[in-house]
Amino acid sequence: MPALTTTLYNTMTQRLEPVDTVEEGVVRLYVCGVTPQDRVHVGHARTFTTFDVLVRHLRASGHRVVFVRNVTDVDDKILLKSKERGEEPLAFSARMAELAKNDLRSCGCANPDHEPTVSGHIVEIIALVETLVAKGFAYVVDTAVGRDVYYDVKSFGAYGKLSHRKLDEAQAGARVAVVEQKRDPMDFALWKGCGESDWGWPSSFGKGRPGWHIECSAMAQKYLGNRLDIHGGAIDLIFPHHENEIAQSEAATGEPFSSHWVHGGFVTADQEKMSKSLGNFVTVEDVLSRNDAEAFRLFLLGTQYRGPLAFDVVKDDDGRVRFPSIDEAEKRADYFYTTLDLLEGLAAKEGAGDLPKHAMRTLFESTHPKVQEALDRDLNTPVVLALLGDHAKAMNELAGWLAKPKKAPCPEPQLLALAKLALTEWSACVVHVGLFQAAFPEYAARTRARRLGLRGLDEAAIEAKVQARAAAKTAKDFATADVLRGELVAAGIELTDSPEGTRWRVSP
RNA sequence: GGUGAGGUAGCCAAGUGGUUAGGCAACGGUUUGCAAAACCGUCAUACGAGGGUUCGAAUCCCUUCCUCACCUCCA
Repeated sequence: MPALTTTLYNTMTQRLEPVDTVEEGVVRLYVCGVTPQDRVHVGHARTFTTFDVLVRHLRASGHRVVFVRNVTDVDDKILLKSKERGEEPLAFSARMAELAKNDLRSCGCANPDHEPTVSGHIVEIIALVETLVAKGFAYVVDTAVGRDVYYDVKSFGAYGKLSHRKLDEAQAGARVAVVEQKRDPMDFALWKGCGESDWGWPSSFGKGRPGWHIECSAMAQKYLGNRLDIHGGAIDLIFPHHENEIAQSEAATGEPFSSHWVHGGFVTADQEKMSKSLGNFVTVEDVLSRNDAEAFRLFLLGTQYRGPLAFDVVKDDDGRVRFPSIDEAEKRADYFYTTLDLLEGLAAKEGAGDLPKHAMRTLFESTHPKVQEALDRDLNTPVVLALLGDHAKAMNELAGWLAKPKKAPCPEPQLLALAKLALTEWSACVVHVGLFQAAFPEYAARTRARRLGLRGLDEAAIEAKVQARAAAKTAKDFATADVLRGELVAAGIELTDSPEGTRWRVSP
């Protein structure tokens, strides 16, 4: 088992700290997942992609990771929305959860090891609430419809340690819902009683539903034990959600809940946080209808996970929506894929020799350690992209040498050895970040189809025009060839002539 | 009011006190029938402002201006 060298910013201590594990050789990670009430948006995608990179990086570095990402399928908003649609709440949330899973998979995020739901863990939740009441950290309150259980924040001395706020200060400007029977305005519901005909589950407190927060404490404990190594989510969860989880879990077990707290920054649109409540969100479905998943991931990883990420939306004159920054990333994805395809084709040739002593070899050999180092330093993905860029640049130079061996600094067998090295090292790097999961032919086919569709172009018609231009070119009728090329370029088709013939692709 | 995160060249974005981050755009060059792609170069002695510490500060300290977020549901 290799040494764990990853450091991450810890919200609790407000410092960069090495990841440490309770049990040698296993990283236990819990990430707060979605409340399936609507489609997954770019903000969600960013957060879950961040943790997907963390998991992939740890695993690629030789560590075992147990990754839990929950689904909060019991929630007041779900009840409300399902009512509007005349659907059973759990049927509605199950349907939305399935869409969310698919959206995240489409973003290249690997499935977690466990994806527990609230509805599947009511028993554990009730038991935890009962423990908290028994230990004196929670109290029961009678209401008009049933019995609520509240967490008594004053009973937990460390309350506020994650968000670094003191109870009295937080209260000063707080806009918390006033419930008469609460002992403290900051007390929060563990269990919310409901009427017999309402959506809920029986418990020793009567029929009701779990409050927000308690489900994560219960499910984390069930799948990962009392002590987690890393708990993650976006920064808006620091307070109250994660603060409350700590209060519940630590009060119940008497053990520290999680060693590391990792929080991702927001995606903003027009300088504002993208969120459901503001209604300024763009769904993953929207993004992937316009751009490729690889481009989207490249865009997301272009900024370190803790900083804000601006998401631009532009409306063309014809009313078509575009995402300029993702279009830019898609051009970059094209570059990487084209480079890889080119070198793979050239490297397939037999006759590789020994590796030469050349600066390019040093570069190819240094990329992977540097990628490892960059990710170890708080998941510095922008640096990883820069490293991949340097690697790709060298691959292109090498491809040039293979195409014209006379201009190369070393003989062909050595060039072939370099090419194989470059490709092996590349593969070793990209598994850390989950980029370029699709093979080139798949990427090329799906981006071509999508771009043709978006531009309203017909593939056969373009192919015919490309052939017509090639024929004119062969006949040295460059005037005709250039007119045809002009028309194609105007339509968004890029042509690449080579000794092997002409290739074309649609611009992103 | 309390608590955080930021302000880096036209735009995006790294930066671990001390030799080039990187990308996009633009403009040159190599290459090409001409292009495109690719590669090389220029833009780039940039770090919100003002002080201070230091041989040396984007980085550490102080003051100040601006932006965003959390303190209500949020990834």
